[in-house]
Amino acid sequence: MAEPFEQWVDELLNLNDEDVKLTEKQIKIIQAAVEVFAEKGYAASSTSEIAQKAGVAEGTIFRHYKTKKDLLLSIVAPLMSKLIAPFILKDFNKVLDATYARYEDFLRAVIHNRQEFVRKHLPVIKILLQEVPFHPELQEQFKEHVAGKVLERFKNIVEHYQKEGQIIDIPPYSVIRMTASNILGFFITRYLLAPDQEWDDEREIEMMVRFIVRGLAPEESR
Amino acid sequence: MAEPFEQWVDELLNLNDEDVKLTEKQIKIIQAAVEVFAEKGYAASSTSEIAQKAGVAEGTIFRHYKTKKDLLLSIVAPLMSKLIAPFILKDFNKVLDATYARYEDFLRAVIHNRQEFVRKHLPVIKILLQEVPFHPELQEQFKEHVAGKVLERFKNIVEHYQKEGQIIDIPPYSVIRMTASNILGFFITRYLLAPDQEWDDEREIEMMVRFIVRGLAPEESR
DNA sequence: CCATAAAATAAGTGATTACTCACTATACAA
DNA sequence: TTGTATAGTGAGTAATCACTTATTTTATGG
Repeated sequence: MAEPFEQWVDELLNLNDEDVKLTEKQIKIIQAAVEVFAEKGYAASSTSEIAQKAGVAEGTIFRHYKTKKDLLLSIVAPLMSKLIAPFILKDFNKVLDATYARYEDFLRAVIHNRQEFVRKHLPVIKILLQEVPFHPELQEQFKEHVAGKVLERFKNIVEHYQKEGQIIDIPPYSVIRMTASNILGFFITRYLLAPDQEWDDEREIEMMVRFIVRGLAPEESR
Repeated sequence: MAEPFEQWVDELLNLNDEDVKLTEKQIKIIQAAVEVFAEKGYAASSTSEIAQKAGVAEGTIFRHYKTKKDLLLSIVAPLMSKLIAPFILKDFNKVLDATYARYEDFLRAVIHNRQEFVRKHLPVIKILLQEVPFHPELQEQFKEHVAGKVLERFKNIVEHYQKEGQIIDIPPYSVIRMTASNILGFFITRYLLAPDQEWDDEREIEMMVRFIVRGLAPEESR
């Protein structure tokens, strides 16, 4: 995290374009909470430790967040929207506008775009992944955003390339799963399992794109 | 879980071939612990709730397990060995004995074998996935078993098929990641994300195998 | 039936938990 | 300066935590 933390928080919490302002101590609380939650998990983190790490009285936390869970949600919920934002933006119709003539061009664009995002918000993503299974509110958000919007959008895109004969004619959701499994598998390996290994990202991505595209290519009729 | 629970526990904990015996209450403790851990996560689970659900006094738990963490490890640790067992068994050399002539035959065998396992031990697998990030002991076991043994073994297998010209000549670890991403992605979608959806497993597996094999096929020179 | 050990229990233990509340400090407009 | 709202504090709260211990129940073999 080389960039100023305040800016990072602003961006994540979507506050720079609203009239809401965070005090200095509030920022320190969020910063400390992210650290502690990411390290020990939500349930094993104590508000006293967060307060201590933030250099703040424990009561101050509850001035701004009604409960400990409130603190968690205020960190993690905005990430969910941002995580899937690019799939919902209007200019994502580039795909259908044939800006990405080939499925592999589309793939490269998505991968690079989301890699930037993952690198920037890694600790919060970690928290999100860990806590979703235990918090129904987060599960609903996930269902609504990811299952609801992204899947539908992605399905249209896949069907577009299927009509063009670039992708084999199998259920779109299977295509999505195969594509997403590889991209997420790469990110997880790259940033969670073996982040210290030396990585040639571009080469790895190219191999992956080739793998996906050829795996999804229709049978050659000749 | 249709089968008798005691048998399931015996099999998991590897106790049927040793002279260690579990009392009736011990089995109930493990059963309750698996349920509670899987539902709320280790840190958010209390020994009192486990005891209550097991129909046992809280002290009984600590008769058999020194600490709460001890209880967790006694459930989760043996799973890790079992999870990767087939990759270490001697008869896994079938591959190198050319029992599986093609990579896709090998894939099908692995997928079916591990699907059985996943279905049977789903709750404990859930616990394992959730807790590994927070317990160094589990991380070390994972590193030693998975990274150490399975990866090495798998690498040999991949190189075998590469020499035969069935798999494109790229780093074996990339081949492994692409293969594993898809298999795990399928299992996670199948059993965790959308277990209630109707699944045609065989069809889905065949599509996946086709995808992997064609994605990894060498360039056609003609 | 008795003796002995293991199993199980109920009632604690101090420590820690998330959260409250009465109070003080600070900022800013009138 | 004074008034008012917000930010921040820290001592306190009851509840719950993992774990202990003294005692009782159960199982087992002779």
